[in-house]
Order: sequence, then structure tokens, then C-alpha cells
Amino acid sequence: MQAAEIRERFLSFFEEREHRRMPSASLVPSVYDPSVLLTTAGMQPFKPYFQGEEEPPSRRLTSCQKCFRTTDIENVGMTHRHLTFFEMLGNFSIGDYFKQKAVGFALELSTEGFGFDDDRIWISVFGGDDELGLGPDEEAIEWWRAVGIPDERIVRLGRDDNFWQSGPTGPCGPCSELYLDRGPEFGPDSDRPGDDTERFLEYWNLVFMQYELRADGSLPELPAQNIDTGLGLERMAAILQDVDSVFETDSFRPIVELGEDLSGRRYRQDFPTTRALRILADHGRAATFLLGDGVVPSNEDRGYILRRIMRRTMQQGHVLGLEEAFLPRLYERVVEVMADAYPELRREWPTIERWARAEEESFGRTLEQGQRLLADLVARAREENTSWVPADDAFRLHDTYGFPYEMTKELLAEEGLSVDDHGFEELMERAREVSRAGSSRTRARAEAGAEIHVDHEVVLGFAREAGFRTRFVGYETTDADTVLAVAQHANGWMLAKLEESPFYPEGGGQVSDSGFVETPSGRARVVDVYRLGDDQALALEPLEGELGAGEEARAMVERATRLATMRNHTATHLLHAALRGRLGTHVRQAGSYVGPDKLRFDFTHGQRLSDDELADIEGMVGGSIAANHAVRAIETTRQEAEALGALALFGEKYGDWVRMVEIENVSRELCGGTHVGATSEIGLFHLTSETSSASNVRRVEAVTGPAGAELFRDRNRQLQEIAAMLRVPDHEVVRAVARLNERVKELQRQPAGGPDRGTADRLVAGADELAGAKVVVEAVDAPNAKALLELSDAVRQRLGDAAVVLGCAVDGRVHLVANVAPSVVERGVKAGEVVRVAAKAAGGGGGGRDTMAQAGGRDPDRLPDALATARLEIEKALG
RNA sequence: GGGGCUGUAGCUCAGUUGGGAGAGCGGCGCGCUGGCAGCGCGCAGGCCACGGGUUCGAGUCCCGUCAGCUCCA
Repeated sequence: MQAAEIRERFLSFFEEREHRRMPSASLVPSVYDPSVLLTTAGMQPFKPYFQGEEEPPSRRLTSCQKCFRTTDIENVGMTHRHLTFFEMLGNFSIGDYFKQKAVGFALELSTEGFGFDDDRIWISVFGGDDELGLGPDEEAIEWWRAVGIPDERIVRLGRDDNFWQSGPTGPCGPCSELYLDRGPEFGPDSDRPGDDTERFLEYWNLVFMQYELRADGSLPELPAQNIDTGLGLERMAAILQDVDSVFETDSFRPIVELGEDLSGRRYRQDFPTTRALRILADHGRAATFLLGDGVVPSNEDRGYILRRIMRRTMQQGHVLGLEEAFLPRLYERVVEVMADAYPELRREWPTIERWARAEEESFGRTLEQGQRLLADLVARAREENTSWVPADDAFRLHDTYGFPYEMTKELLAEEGLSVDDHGFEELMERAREVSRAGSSRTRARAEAGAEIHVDHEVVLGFAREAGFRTRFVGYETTDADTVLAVAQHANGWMLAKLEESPFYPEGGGQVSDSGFVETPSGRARVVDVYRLGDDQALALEPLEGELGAGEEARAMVERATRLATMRNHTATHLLHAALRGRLGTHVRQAGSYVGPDKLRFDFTHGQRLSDDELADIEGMVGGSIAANHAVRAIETTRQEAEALGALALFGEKYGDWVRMVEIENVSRELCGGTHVGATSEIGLFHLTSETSSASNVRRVEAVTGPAGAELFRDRNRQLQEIAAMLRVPDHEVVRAVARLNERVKELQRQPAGGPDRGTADRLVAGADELAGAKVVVEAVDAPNAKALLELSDAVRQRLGDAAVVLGCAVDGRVHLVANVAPSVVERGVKAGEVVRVAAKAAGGGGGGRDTMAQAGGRDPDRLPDALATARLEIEKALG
């Protein structure tokens, strides 16, 4: 059975049993779920439903979810089954059915859907745990018995294997796993499920979300109990296609074959080759899907995960002897295999290919640099006649220059050298500790900061207890007559919920609204708006009187601020469209800030923007504003929006109904923010900065409307001030500064134009002769230290075997120069020494080489003392 | 989020205890040569990333900012 058929059979099985079939969510989790970098399980996109923050489209769901886990990355290629990227099939019950039906469905699909023999299916259940105070999961055992699984094939496992929890506290519960007994040729009868053997293959995990684990250790039952199951598609395919490993299934074969064709080697020819081909296949899939979901290689967060995957792939390519760039071909093959199930891959192919090329090129540069450094290490080892390279050198190559350790070892081995593996691992571990220590410290600080605000859990509890959802009316109005339904004091603030609220809660980059709430008995400022899924709550600061629950209330958004924010939000969409139009469709939003003061937009792009590009983009946005396009928000289905070509955000919120903001003739984006009605309301648009926020991510900032005009006035004022200082009209400023610059350069050059002939002549003529050497020690007029030096040069050269010491006083400072011919140095006159003692006499310091030295001091009156000291020093040396 | 490295001529990079900004390639000019290639000679080209500090003096030492590379979480 092919992978596509397994996928379809699973989903339609549950669809026939009243489950709503959901499309796979992006690998990039919703922006509202910062707990994970990437989607790691099928239930993850449904978390808001499980937590009761949002209403699910159905109580029963089923999906095939793209998943990514790095925890086992070291094992990929070593085993038959470890993968970083995989597809997870699952059925979910949100407060609907529980263990009985979950068990029944699982067994029915296993036997009737996938054709497993009843008597080859084994089950594991939670066997109890003292610390949790729970006994065995009798309920699950009972239902397994009821569907005909005999006791001897039900295995009880401990908390580590069969109890699920997502954190130290929160929802949790026992699991139950299904195993297939592959028969005695795969292992002895004494093997048991859970022992990680080849005989018993785990293929399905059922999670019973039954309890809530509290901080005090208590374990009350959840009011609404949920089912979350996961069946790994690749494992199932390996079983049903009767092959040894996932890499031999139909989803992987064509990719492995590409590796074989490119390298001329064969899968299973030897272990290093097999391993490399497996890694190519797994990492190839992983990178293609990450790129397809808008992740871009960088050195932080998910971008770094992607980069590591891509670089590991290239390194394994090296193991296979692949010299040429091969990532685009690898990813192209992945797209061919997977695009029927995941059409976004075909749509994003130009972007995928672009980043593949860019990363391969950039890694090439890293390798080149590393090889250069490595050559130095080899040369040094040869010189010192050793057969090894110190671990810290190899580590530096890895840590600082990104040169893969495996490659270091391999290339050194070719030179007959080795590295201390153990030492390398130690350094690696130490670096990890340093990194961990640093990040936990900052995490503690962040948590300390969070206490100032009201804890998210508290707000969530408050809203849940209120028992209704606040209706957001902020799209239509900024003032609402409504009811203050509930209120509660918390941490100095007041928590409140309105029946209808015009206040926008921060989201999609747009900041929360500010404003006021008034009731007959009091007045309060809105200091924060909490977004709770589809719901919201307010934090209020009481200003007058006392606000009470149940009172009629008038809610007023601060209009000027909101309008400024709306202008910036619509401008952000125009900017996004302009960037894509000018730079290419690889440009993708990677974060944004939309406030009343300015807008900030991060997007994926490889290089800094040129002045021309920036000017063009600003011009395009300005053109869209002038054209006065209508802006409309449309509520529609996700499918409809996608069909219309709407741009989905990085880490889009999951849901059936979406809000699409359309700017006529310019763009369509999924967006929950507030916008102006027509683009001309934006007024002025001006880009204020262009920087980077991570590699391959550029950040631009802009201002609009009155803020833009204010900036303009400010600049103009500055220009006028400069013009006044230069005494030229505004439009002459640039030319005037250029002239000024030229003049400054000229003045700086002039002293270097040649030393003053007359002075030099006078000094040469006045030279003393002392023990066969010419000596000049004089105070002269010189504009700066450099001129003094050149003068001394000229004098010494004309005198031949001479010692020349010159001094001058400029700007309240003393400069001294000593210039001594080598033959005189040999006789004991060291310029550095002379100048040092002389400077000391003038209250300064100095030094230099034997033939030339400079010094200075802060007291011009003592210049004669300094020169006298210098003369004495020379006489002493020559005497 | 934490750590390491790097910013010097158009490019690739040297630059010693702090003491006169350099090389190679490239550019321009001249010469040798029948022409090209080549060789020789000469010239231009530098806010030594930016901002502070220490110092008589900073490319060099210290602090900060920006940018690039890189490892880890």
C-alpha cells in the first residue's frame, strides 16, 4: 500500500465516522504559540481547541500533519526508522468521545483498514505510578478486552513510556500504544513491546487527556476529556510495503535513487554510504518542506535548524564524493515525490530553489576558509613533527569558523594526522553548558519581568469563568455603548470583560488599542488588551470612582492613535506588495510591528537593499497611495482565500474562516488588523531605515501621515540650519560641503608638501660637531608633529651621520622628534631614549624606534628644558 | 538568548612592546615589442566600519554601536 493510499484510507475512515478532515498546518507554529519553534505533533495546531481558547469547527477532527523534530537528529541514518521530518496521521476528540471509541476505532482501522491480523496486534497501557498516585489504566484495559484483545497481549508500561504530559503542569494522561508482532524471524518470543526490538513495531499511540497536573501535585480529572492520537505515516508504509526501513518505502525510494545516480554508489553497498544516502533523503525532505513553509536559512531559531539540516546534507554529499552543487536537484526530486499531497511545494519551488543555491554557495565559502585554516594546522604539525592536531584547534575550526568536525578529521587523516576526539567532545560539552547557562539566566530575568503584568494564566482563568466571549466591534467603530460584564482586581490593575469591545488586542504585529471605559459610577484607562484566542479581556487603571460589574459602559478607543496605527497597517501591506514586486516572490513577511508611531517590517531576502531599490519601493508605495485604492476586509473560507491568491502569513493562525484584507489592484493578505478605507488616507510614506535582523532577513522601518510630515519638517529645519552656517541657499548645501571637504584636505596636505627649505638650511648650517657626529637640537616653528618629523628627516639626510632633535609648541602642546642616523645609533645615541628623557622634562612621555622617535608634552613653557635635556643625553652617549 | 571570530586601497589580505599606512591582484599612464601575450617604470586610489575613552601619540589597548561569518540553546 502506497503512502498516498495509507493517508487517504486513514483520513476517510475517520471522516466516515463524523470527523472533520483538516488540512495540515504549516511547520511554522502559530504566532500565538511561542512554546515551540516548529510543529512537532499532529495535535499542536489544535491546542487552542484543546485548551478551550477557541471553538473547534467540529468536536471530532482528523488530519495528516507535517511534523519536524530535531531531538533524534544524530540517529537519522543510523537506524531504520529515525527521521527529522515526518507525517503524522491522527484522530482527535475535543470533549467528545473518550477511551472506548478511541480504542474501537484504532482496532477497526488496523484490521479492516490496513489488514492486520487480530492476533498479531499487541497493546501497551499505562501500568500506574506511585508518584502520581495512579494505578493501572483499568478503563483502557477493559475496553481493549471488550474488543477482543486477550490479557496476555496487553502489556503494562510505566510513566516514562505510557504517560503523556506536555510540561511540568497542565493537561496530561495515560497513553495506550498499538504494536505489530512481525513474527519469530524478527526476534525471540521473549521480546516484548516497549523493548525497542525489531519484532514488535509500535505504530500508533493513543493519548487520553484525562487529568490536569497542578503545581501542588494534585491531579483532578479534566472537565472535558480529550483524545489525541498519532500514527506515523512512514512507519506504517514500511510495515505495509514489507520493507526493512522507511527509506525503502515509495516516499523515499526515488530520493535515495537520486543520491545513487549522482554518486554512482549503491544503497546497502556499505554502511557509510547507506547512512549518507538516508541522511540525504531525510534531510532533503526536511529542508524542502521548511523552505516551502517560508523558513529561511539563518543563524537563529528555526532558520538555524534549517541551516544545520542543509549543511549536514552537503557534508554527507561530500562523504558520497559529490563535488558539484546538488541541493537544488535533491529538493526538486522531493517536490516531485511529495507535491501531489502538498501542492504548496510546487507553488514555492522558485523560492526553495533560490535559497538552496544561496546556502550551497555560502557553505562553499565557509568550507574554503576552513580548508585554508586547516592547511595552516597541517603545516604547523609538520614543522613541530607531531602526528596530531590539538583538540582546541579543531574545535575552534568548528565553533568559530563552522568547519564540520567530521571533515576536519577526514582531511587530517589524509595527511596522516589525527585529532583527540575525547578532547573535542569535552570542549563541545563545555561550550553547550556556557550557552545553556546564559540562556537560562535571561529566561529567569524575562520571567521576573512578567510578574509586573498580570499572569496570562490568571487572565485566561478570569475569562473562562466569565462564561461568554466578548464580541470585537473594533472593525466597525471606535466607540461602543455596552455592558461591563465582569470585573476583578488583580495586581493593582483591574481585569474586566465587556460584552462588546472596540479595543483591538495585539496581534498580527499590530499593537493593542488604548482608550477609556466609563460607567455611571467611574472612569478607567485601558492599559492593556489581552488576546485570548477569539476572546479578549482588558486591564484597566481606575481614574475616577469605582467601576462595578453589570454596569452600562461606554468604551472609547483613542482615535488619533488608532488612526495612525491603521495608516501604518495598510501601508505595511502596500510595502509588502512593493517589496515582492521589486525584489521577487521569495520575499516573505518574517515579523512586523505596526504601532501609531511607525511601522517595522522584517522579510526574507539575501542582501541589503540598494539605494535604487529603496527609492523604487518607496516610489511604488507612494504610487499606490496616490491611486487611492479601496481597502476592503472580507470574511471568507481559507480555501476561497487561497484560491484568490491571498498571501498567508508566516505562522498563520489555524482556522476555517479567515479574514482577508484586499487592497484593490495591489494585494490580498490574510490579516486580522484594522485598516483605513482607502489608501490615500495614509498620506505620506517614507522609509526611515534598512537594516538586518538576522541573516537572510532584512528589516525596514517607515513612517506615514502626520509622523512622516513631522519627520520632514524636522529634516528641513536641520537643512536650513546647515545652510545658514555655510551661508549658502538650501539647494547649494551639498556643493558647499563638498567644497569645504576639499579645502580641509588641501590644508591637511599642505605641510606634507615639503619641509620648509629655509628652516632646513638654517638648521643644517647651525649643526654642531661632537665626537665626529653632527648634532642638531633646536626649537622650530612647525604646524604639527608630522611637519616636524619631515623637517627632521630632511635635515638628517643632508647631514649624513647625525642626531637631530627638533621641538615645537602648537596649541598648548609640545611636540618632539628625534631622528638619528644608524651609524650614530651604533655609537649609543638611541632616539627612543633621547626623546623619553626629554619629554619627561616637559611633563610628557614618548618613545619609538632607535632611529626615529616622537614624544610630546602638555606644557609649552618647558620646551627649552626638554631640548636641553635632549642635548645633554646625546652628549652623554657620545662622550 | 549565550559564546567565538572578522571589519585596513576596487578585490584578496599583511601590519611586530602603541611611534612615519603596506603587499599582491586590478585600474590609469609611459616604455620595451611588428601586433598580442609578457616584462619594466611610474601614477592615482585610504574618515584603517562608526562613536566614545586611555595616552604626548591609537589601525594597534579599553568600552559601546553597526555589519558580516560561525557554534550552541
